[in-house]
Amino acid sequence: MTSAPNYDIFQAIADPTRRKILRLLSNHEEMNLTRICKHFPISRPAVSKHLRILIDVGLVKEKKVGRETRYWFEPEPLLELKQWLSFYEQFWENKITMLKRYVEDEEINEMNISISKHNDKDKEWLS
Amino acid sequence: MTSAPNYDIFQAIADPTRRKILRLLSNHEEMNLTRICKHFPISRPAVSKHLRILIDVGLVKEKKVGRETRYWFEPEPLLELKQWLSFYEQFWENKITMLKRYVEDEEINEMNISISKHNDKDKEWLS
DNA sequence: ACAAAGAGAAACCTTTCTGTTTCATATTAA
DNA sequence: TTAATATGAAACAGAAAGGTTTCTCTTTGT
Repeated sequence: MTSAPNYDIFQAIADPTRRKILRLLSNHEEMNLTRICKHFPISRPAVSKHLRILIDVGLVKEKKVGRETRYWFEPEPLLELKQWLSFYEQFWENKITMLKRYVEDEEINEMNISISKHNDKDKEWLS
Repeated sequence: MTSAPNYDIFQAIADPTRRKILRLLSNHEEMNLTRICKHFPISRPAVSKHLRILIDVGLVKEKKVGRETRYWFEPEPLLELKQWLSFYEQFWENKITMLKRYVEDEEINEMNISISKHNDKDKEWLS
């Protein structure tokens, strides 16, 4: 229900503790806070906050069951990461493609130089 | 030459500016700082620091050419990310597998409970 | 009815990020 | 040799991250 922070997937998986939580949850249908905490040397509220962030980006879902809260892993948001990564697959998969880009770049470089003199606002920003 | 910080891939790509730099470099054989800066609304030293972090994790390489420094993209470290992601592919690729894990989890849960009573130190920590 | 268990919220503290401005240094063009 | 260009380094500042302790609230077991 807290909405302010607004993390993204990249930030969410940047922390090793959160990655560990994901791995843990992905191997257990669902777990409550106390059980998750058994796997970490940090305090319960600390783990709770990490979970909150993971929930924020949709990687974890929660539901109340009596006095406890059950958490489970939701893989779907990782597709965004996969998609981001897929762009770079061309670079390992075939060096030919990479080489091709490099050759084309010669022309692109020239274009940028001439364009930027008159239009220095190709500062797309973001992504 | 600065070695202290020691970032990892996950942190390196967590920042949107750094992701943008990667995209930029991957489309240009090599670029110097000034040219890279044209694409961002932040100061040169700020961009320089981002580059330093990317270099730290091996995603960017640099070389001095006269008075300027040329930077280029190095895709190899992204394989670690790909590998990390590959673990989770089972969850989207076939829901049957996911369902299978969930069913097996019933037993796993029981095991954990009985084991944790006597051996509460399955706190692997990390990864 | 009450103590114990399971969690979330709040307040607070440190360290790390991200960015800035200013200064210094090495090349290069006139 | 001098001014301009390209960058790195240092010192600083504000905000965000990650953690802690304490308090409160709800649910459950006796």
